[in-house]
Formats: sequence, C-alpha cells, structure tokens
Amino acid sequence: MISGVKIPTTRNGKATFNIIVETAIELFYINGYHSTTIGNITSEAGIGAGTFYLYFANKKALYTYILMEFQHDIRKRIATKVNQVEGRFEKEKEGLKTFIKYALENPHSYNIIWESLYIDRELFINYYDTFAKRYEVGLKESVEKEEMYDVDTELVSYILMGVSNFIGLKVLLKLGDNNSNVDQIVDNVMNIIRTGIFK
Amino acid sequence: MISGVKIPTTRNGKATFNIIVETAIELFYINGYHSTTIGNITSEAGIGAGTFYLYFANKKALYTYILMEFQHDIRKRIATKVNQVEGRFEKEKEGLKTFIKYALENPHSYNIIWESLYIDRELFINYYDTFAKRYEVGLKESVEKEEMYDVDTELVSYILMGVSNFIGLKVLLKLGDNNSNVDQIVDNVMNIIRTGIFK
DNA sequence: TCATAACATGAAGACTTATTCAATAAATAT
DNA sequence: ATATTTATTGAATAAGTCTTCATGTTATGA
Repeated sequence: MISGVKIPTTRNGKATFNIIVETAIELFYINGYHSTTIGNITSEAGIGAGTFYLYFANKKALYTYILMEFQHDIRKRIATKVNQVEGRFEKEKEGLKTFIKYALENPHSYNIIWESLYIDRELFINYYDTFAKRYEVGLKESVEKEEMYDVDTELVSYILMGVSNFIGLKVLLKLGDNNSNVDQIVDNVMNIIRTGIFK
Repeated sequence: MISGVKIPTTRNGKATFNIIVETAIELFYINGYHSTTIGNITSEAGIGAGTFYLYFANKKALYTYILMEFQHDIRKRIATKVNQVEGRFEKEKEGLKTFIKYALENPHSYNIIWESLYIDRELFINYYDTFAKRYEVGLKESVEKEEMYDVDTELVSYILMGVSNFIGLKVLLKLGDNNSNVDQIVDNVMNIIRTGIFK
C-alpha cells in the first residue's frame, strides 16, 4: 500500500505493528520526530531492534503512515459533523469546533501534522493543498446558494484554516487566558468573523 | 549577552562570527535545523571544526541567537510601517503587507520561527505569547478610539496572527493559485476581513 | 618590537544511531 | 504431524556526529 510499509497478515503481526505505531505517536509527540530514535521506539514498545524493519523501511515511512492516518481521521470527522447542520455559518462553526476539539482530544495529531513541514516539505504542501481544495468545494456551494458574498474562495479557505490553526494553537498550548471553554471560544470567534472587527 | 554565545571583539572575530550565522541561516532553511550538523556549518563556512565552539556552546545556542535576531528585526519593521499610517484598518493592512513582504524577502525567518516549536517549545510559546501581547496593545487602543467594536482583543490577535501566517504560508510555498501580486492579495484579504464573508 | 590576548585549526576519542543477518520461534495450512 | 510461511531476536557492523585540546597564527597596544 504505502511505500515502505508492510502490513502484517497474522493476529500477532498486527499486534506488533500496532504497538510500534502507538509507541511512535507517543514518542513523536513528547520528544519530536527528530529526537526519537528507532531504538527508543523498539525498546519502549518492548520489541527487538530488528523487528521494526519487518514493517517499516525506516523512520520516515512510519511517520508518513501515521500522518496519513490522522489526515484521514480528522477529515472524516469534520465532514460528518459539518453535514449534520445547515447553512454556511453553522457549518463553519461546527467545523471549527470539531477541529479544536479533535486537536484537544488528540494533541498528537496536531503536532505531527505541523511537524511535517520540517520532515518532508512535500508532505506538508500536499496536506494543506488538498485540505484547502476540499474546503473550497463547500465554500463555492455556499457562494452559489448566496449564503456568502462572492469572495475569493481560495483566499477564504486559507484565512479560515489560519484562524482554526491559531485558535487551536492557543487552546492547545494554553497561550494567554481563557482556554478552558471551547464552545465559548468558538462562539466568540464566529461572532468576530460574522460581525467583523472594524466599525 | 545570550547564554551560550560569545560575541567577538576584533574585526576578524566578527567576520568569522557572521559567516557562521549566515551559513547556518542558509543551511537551516535548506535542510532544516535537525538535519544540519555543526560539521556542515563549519565546512560550508570554510572554517575549522573547533572554531564554531569559540562563539557558540552548541547548535541550539546558535539557533536561539538567530531566532532572537529575526524576532527583533521583524517586530521593528512592522512597528515602523504601522506607525506611518492612521486608523486601525489601515494599520492592520500595512501590518499584514509588511509581514508577508518580509517573509517573501526573507523566507529563512519564517521557517526558523515556526520550526522553534520542534526545537524548543518554550521558545515558540514565548515568541507567540509576546507577539500577541504587543498586538493587543494596539487593538485595545483602537477599541477605545471606537475604530473597532468591543471585541475580545486576545482572540482577535490570535485570529489575525493566524490569517497572516497562513496567507504568508500560501504565498511562500506557492500553495494554490495567484501568489504573485502581494499587494492585491493583501487588499483582498483585508476586504474579506472588513466586509465579512457571510450574508 | 615585543608581549599578550584573541583567534583558528583539525585530528582524535567518545558517543550515538541505523541497519543487517544468522539463528530461532511461533503460527498456520495441508 | 509435518512443511512452510511468518514473525522475532539482539549482537555486530558501519556510519556519522559532537566536542576537546594541544598546537599554531594573527592582530594590536604599549
């Protein structure tokens, strides 16, 4: 499937594969990708050093596999939630809320996605480029339905991704004050986006 | 001054110090912090391996020095430009434009600042926390002058930093289309922020 | 010009890490 | 029950990197 990754066939093999992935997610989060060695992963996972290479060609293949998993997961979750509400404003609100809550429940994913810029720029570009393109589809529909002004949907998707990511950052890293009530933060942000800030 | 950094006193020493810094900025940008070795830096700079340690205790001390320089530089430039125009809207527009242009002229700085999250989380937090706090000062003044609604200035500062950073990202990495005309991009973004996107 | 402080060198040693591979075990199909 | 595929091990090797230090050079002020 993904190059450099060998999916095991047996029950045992799958268990070993999974423990490698879970351990790596944790260690990448705590110490970062570059400071995590294959030795760290195997010893923490309680397996032999050589076992790693049964399933992954190297550390980057493992990282790429994990990134793809999170990517799939987060997109699916946002899409599901957004489909449950009507109207562009409500959809954006739900999307932002889902993103922040996902990041809070799963801080590993947030870190790993951003870190891709410093592991393989292609991965990072691919991630945000495709995210933006999918975002645009929904925005264009809303423009057609006249729920939104006739804005540059590409720019708007980057603006909204920027807002989501930095509010996520603030909440995750507890930057500044008032980071506890996610629903209220999202309400405030959406009100600011709706009303604007300038008189 | 900064711990782990020895500033040279003579003309020759300063030249060597500078070539280390310039070479490192370039290599950190091209290959990233973690993939850049002291050996890479010294050989690329054309100096002996031991010379590095005359001025820097280790790679992180050098990185921190570079980060601080960029931080100082970019803030000063934005402050100068923003002071030349009147009204909050014009100030924000000028700030965004200056930020993007700085990033374009100096893509090294952008990379190095973001990478700090994966080198030393403290550095990253400190960077955005103090940036946000300074941002808030201006925003609060504008609220008092009634140029802006009575918004949560902390949230607004993170929203605007998110927008700046992701538009910067788009332009720098050439994500999507239309990344050539910075003035026009900034005009579009500011119009979106002013008018809002929702009908 | 000479003493002194600053600057510069790069080989050497200590350390860390990735990766292979021959040997072994476990699971599964026939 | 046996053959065969799959999974596992960890010592050994190879490669890379940091950092020190004994030695040498350069600049400069008295």
